[in-house]
Amino acid sequence: MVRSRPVAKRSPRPRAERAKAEPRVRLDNEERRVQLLALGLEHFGARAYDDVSIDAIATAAGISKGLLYHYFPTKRAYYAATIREAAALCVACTETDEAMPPLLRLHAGLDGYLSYVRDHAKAYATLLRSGVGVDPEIARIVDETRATFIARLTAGFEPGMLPSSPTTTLALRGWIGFAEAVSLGWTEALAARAPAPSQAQISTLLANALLEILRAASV
Amino acid sequence: MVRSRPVAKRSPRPRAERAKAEPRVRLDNEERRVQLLALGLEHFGARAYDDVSIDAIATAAGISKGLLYHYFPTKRAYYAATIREAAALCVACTETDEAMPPLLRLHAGLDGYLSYVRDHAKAYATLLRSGVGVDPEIARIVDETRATFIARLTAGFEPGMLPSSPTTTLALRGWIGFAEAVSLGWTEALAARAPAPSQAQISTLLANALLEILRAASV
DNA sequence: GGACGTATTGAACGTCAGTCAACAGGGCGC
DNA sequence: GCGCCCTGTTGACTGACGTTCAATACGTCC
Repeated sequence: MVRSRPVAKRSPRPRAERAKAEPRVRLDNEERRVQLLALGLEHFGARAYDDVSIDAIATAAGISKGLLYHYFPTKRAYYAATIREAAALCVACTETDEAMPPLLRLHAGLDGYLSYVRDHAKAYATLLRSGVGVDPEIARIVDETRATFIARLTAGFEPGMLPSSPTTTLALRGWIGFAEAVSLGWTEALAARAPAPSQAQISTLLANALLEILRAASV
Repeated sequence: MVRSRPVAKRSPRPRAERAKAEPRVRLDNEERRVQLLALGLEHFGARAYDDVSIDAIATAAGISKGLLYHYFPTKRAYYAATIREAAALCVACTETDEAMPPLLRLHAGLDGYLSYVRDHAKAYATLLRSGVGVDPEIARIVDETRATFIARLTAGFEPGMLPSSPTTTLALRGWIGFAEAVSLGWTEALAARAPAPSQAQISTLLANALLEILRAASV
């Protein structure tokens, strides 16, 4: 949202005395950015968007509010950047060798995915649950991430093996939703120390479901 | 978020002249509530949560901001109420006769669901995309709605037919995600006038996928 | 060691969610 | 018809928060 655009002219004013101030820490541009993104993931994962104040982030980072705005133009952009970070890591974790045979590649990708989900459960939940709805930009990031996965899936199949009908497209999209819901439920079960299937079982379930869903979509 | 709790003591001040004011419209409590919920669904569906101001809602409703706070304690509660409204309608649309045989009942429920999705595409998208993450309360509403659907599904099966293992639980949850993703994609395709399967095709796809997924989860 | 570039600051500002005491219309008793 | 109460309704006020920008200080190169 474009909120205010105050054009007030401020007259220069004398600096306040920097009495018992802590030494100003000067970080490299990239270091600071990485620090802020990590902090963002932590905070936005724990609380809702509105409950995270820029002041809180700045205080946690040991910097002033103004500096945060030097790195990110708005709070939303900052939020979007943290989500983009989590999504990029997720995509990177599931990268597989293009030369592998399709089915092996699928299993390898799923294993990478589940490992990411297991090791970054908080970030994953944030990515899926806390993002969308705050901003169309966020929805776009999530959608693009899903599209990346779909593109990888379809790339693995030979032309002709996978009829590209509207139903198949929807079925693929649905399977992404299936995988996300299962993964989210899995991490929740793990976190709650409830009885949960092993990673290999989940991986098999997802792979089998994909094949069955595509078969169901073809008839 | 509990924000401010100002306890400022205000001295009574004279009322401003009510000059060219429009006649004050006095509505019944329930009427007003219904009006506000409908307005909320409309606004929150079109813009992000933060982009919808209480002032805008009040103006659209032709009332003062204060009155809105007479009906809903906070903006979030108001938002939650609109989401709850959409979810309740969705649950009601998919109600089926408990006496029907399971498979028929599944198809009837799916048809009701898809009809709801088709006729309330905007509200449905809002329910799924725009809600979660703003508040844990919202996430709870969505989760409870999903739990309701799962309970209905499992109620249809005879004991023994459906092994209640952790894997099966996850698979059911996954299928809900599958159905939501497919439905969302379907409405988007319809809205874009892109080639989209018929409602019957989607219904069949969802039903077949459920059976296959449960089979995949049992092995 | 001085000049310069850039990371950093903090006070001011506008907007908005939320509060509260006063107000008004209608129904009821008399 | 008159006053009284109940309840829907108002709008000015407040603190908090996102955002801006001129000023400032740290590090580095000559």
